Amino acid sequence: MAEQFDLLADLLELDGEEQFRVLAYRRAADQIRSSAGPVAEQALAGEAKNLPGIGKTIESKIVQIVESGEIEALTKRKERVPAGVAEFLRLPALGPKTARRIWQDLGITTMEDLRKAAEAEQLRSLPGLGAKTEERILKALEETAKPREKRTLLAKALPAVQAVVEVLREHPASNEVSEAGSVRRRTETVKDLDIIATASDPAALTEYFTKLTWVSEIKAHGKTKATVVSHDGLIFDLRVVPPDSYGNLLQHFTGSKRHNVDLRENAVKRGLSVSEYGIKDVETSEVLTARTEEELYEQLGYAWIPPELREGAGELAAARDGELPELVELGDLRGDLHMHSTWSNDGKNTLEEMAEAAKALGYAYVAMTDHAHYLREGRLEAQWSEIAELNGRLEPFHILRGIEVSIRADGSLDMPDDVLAECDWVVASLHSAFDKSPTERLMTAMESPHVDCIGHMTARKLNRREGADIALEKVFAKAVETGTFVEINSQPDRLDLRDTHARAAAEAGVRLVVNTDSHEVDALAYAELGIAQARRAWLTKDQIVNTRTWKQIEKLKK
DNA sequence: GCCGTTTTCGGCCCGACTGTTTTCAGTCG
Repeated sequence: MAEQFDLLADLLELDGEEQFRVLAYRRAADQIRSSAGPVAEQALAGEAKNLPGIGKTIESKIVQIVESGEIEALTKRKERVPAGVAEFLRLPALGPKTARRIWQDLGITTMEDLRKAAEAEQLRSLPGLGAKTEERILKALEETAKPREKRTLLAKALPAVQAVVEVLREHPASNEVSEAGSVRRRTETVKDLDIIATASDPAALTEYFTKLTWVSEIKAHGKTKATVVSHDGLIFDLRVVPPDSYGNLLQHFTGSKRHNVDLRENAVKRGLSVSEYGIKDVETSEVLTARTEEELYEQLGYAWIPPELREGAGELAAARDGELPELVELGDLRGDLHMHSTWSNDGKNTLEEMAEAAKALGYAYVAMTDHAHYLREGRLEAQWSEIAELNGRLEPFHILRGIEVSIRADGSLDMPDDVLAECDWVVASLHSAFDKSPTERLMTAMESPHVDCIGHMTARKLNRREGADIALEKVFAKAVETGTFVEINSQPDRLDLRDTHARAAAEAGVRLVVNTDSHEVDALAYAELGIAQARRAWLTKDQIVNTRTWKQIEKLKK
């Protein structure tokens, strides 16, 4: 559905339609993409128009998709605008206005003809286009021919940014240095890595940044701004700013775009113009700057908003009304309820090593949840003896007798009930046949009195595979009905449930668990990512099960 | 096409950069 609305927006734009209609369709596409709810069903029930950015017209177009497969206006518009022209928009630096003229004035409708025209220097016959534009288009065509670059996982980006921030802080010319952008908002993947700073000598700091040993390419280098690429392909942006408006700039460069647009639209209604330099009173032209973000938000009548919430999903209204949630923090976790040891073939550290590491992190308990299929023929009992022995030694730290069972294609679990009944903690997960009625299988698993928690629900792998097609609202309702917990899996390429899904789960009344699913000691630190995901889902300490003592959890279990 | 602490009509974020324009449009973030 989102793709249809995006395509419709592209075609309308190329056809010269009014830009705000185009924008409205793009906004609807974003809304549909990030929605955790069954948008099609909501549209059929006349309820989709309650979603922000979706009104009567777009709702009826969603119904058209459900009933006939395609938006009628899209079918019609495709007859007017050649498909190839819409592809032009994917080329960087080639926007709708230029693409339209290339199509209408030169009759070019395919990428191949575009390349030929650029090579034959025909594009410069259009007013406003010159040699540089042709050159740029040829370069863009080459770039798009290459395989699509993948987005960088937060787990890779976050330590990289933090390391650079540290290095810049140590430079004598720098004052304040901060991560910004999507990394600061802790989005699951990022495109580039943003850093902002104040400095006594901006040019010196920028220069230093471009000369760091790991820099393999300098993409841009000015007095206050530079973009470099690291040896491992990460793109870093540094922006050096005056200290008086540090708060304005940090806020601006943290984004998200949606958050900033919403913030500024609301300000405009009150006669204020917000930019990265300050808040300008439109009538008096007075400019108010802010040294901190707290000041800035206060000047606009909001409580400070944690970066993880800045996605234009209701945070401004909540901040205005004093209703922001008190977000869960890493330090709130008392234990980790999903991890593996060498008892699983894919585990890299022994049970003892995992337990010691978790204890060193300050946890009071862990559930050792090795895969059921490695624990047959007496191996589970053998593991339990080892756990008992370790528990005697590590007291008061406690290792729980856990297990991770797979939900088979028929919904059954790969360990008999009488064994599961002996476990302290059972995680049930989809590991295969993701396209075989995943919704029903999850719901069947939840019906089991022994299943405490569903692991990595959609089984997605970032940059590798989409999650299973699951009717989340049904599964969440079943989780509430049966008292089954649902995991936020902290593995860098899982982060499953994702932010919007976790938020919907909590709103439905589901209790969530933040687990690492560690297969080695170092992976226990991924809890930071899971907590970030939980924060992006607006979750409080109370909504996360493993912020409690094990004794309290035992009372909460089904 | 959406939406409402001025509004059911008339607005819709803001600035930097680039190339081509002799004063600004297009694109991007």
